[in-house]
Amino acid sequence: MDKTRTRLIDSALRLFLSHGVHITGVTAIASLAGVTKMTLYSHFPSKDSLIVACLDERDRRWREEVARTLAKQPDPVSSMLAFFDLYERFLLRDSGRGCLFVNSAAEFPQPDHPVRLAVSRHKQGIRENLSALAASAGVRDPDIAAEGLFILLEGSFVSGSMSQDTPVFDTARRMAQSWIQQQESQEKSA
Amino acid sequence: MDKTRTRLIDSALRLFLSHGVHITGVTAIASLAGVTKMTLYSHFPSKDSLIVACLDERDRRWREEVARTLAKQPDPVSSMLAFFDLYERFLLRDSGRGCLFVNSAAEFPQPDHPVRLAVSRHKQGIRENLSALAASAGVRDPDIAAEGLFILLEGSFVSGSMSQDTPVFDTARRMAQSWIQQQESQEKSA
DNA sequence: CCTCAACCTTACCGGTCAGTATAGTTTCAG
DNA sequence: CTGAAACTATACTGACCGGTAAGGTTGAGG
Repeated sequence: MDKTRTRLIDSALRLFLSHGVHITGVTAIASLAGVTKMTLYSHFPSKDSLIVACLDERDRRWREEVARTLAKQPDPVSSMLAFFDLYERFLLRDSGRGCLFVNSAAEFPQPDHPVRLAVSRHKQGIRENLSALAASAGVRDPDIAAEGLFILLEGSFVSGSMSQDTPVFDTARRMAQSWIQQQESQEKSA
Repeated sequence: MDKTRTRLIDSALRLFLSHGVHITGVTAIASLAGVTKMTLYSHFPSKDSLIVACLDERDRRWREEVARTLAKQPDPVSSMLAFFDLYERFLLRDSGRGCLFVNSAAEFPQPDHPVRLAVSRHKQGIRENLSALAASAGVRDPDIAAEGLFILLEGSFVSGSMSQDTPVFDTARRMAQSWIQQQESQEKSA
């Protein structure tokens, strides 16, 4: 139900990812969705609100995929490492166009802009997810552990979207492993 | 000499950083530089070439600052860690607007676009710099060591531009330290 | 003093943008 | 059968875009 709205969001997502947000016109989005601009504006009050809807939708799907993948992991440490497979898969799926959230943040510098808030929601969600996993793993400071993993994830994503030839995610995964080990041993020594 | 050209680049850099590349019009750039659009087009054949000139100039200044900072370091390991101070300083200087090169890459998806090539030159330069330092430090695989540091640098930059409140660079620095140690010990065991 | 180049002002070009107005058409449930 | 909702098509607004045309002003060096 509300298939047109979904088609509009899907079309917008594809264009935003492959060309950028500002450069993509509403007419192109509507046309790719097989509707007219008027229909688009009957579903969304403005282009900005469509952008936010796209980001929120992508965040929703991301969370679903995360939940699906983490359900298969035997323990918190495997779950944390599984994030690197998720990121790698996401990067490949969009043929190395980078993170839509980071790209959108680059195009909307004002920190209080609705688009930026949607980006923050997404990234904050990931951090909380990682932090909860680190807590279950029993590390001393889950927030710090999560921050380290987050840095590795963002770094490999950006780095991987810039030069596809090197095995960035393998390196990041190895660093994550030793980082988690280090955080766990700190917990033991306390 | 050629002061107008420099003023144009400086103005463009400021606007590109604070608002984005596509959203910034050539008229605004010329006006901020105190000249007219005609003068701008007498110095640069197109907006794209001005963008590339901005990126190259920023890369030049960055390399200068790197050289200045590295000259003060006693050994390769300190030099590698000094990159995190450099990145942190660069991020703060532009009030958390992120990396101009990453932002520009987000706005120019085509991999063979001159802007993208300028971005690649910059990032490649950093990687080579790190790799050379890792080699002087005597690690087994300097490229892998450099890649790890690069991931940490990019990750903390992106992460830091998104949420200013957490001490991202401190965490990244600690991770870098143990990563370097690990790479050094691998060299010994070989 | 004259020249020449860098700069200026003003106006324009064709194109695209987000968003709106108006009105006709399809669809489907009550 | 009716009527509302969702969609269509087309045309428009006002603004801005990158880039150009034509001609006037300034100032320093030979």
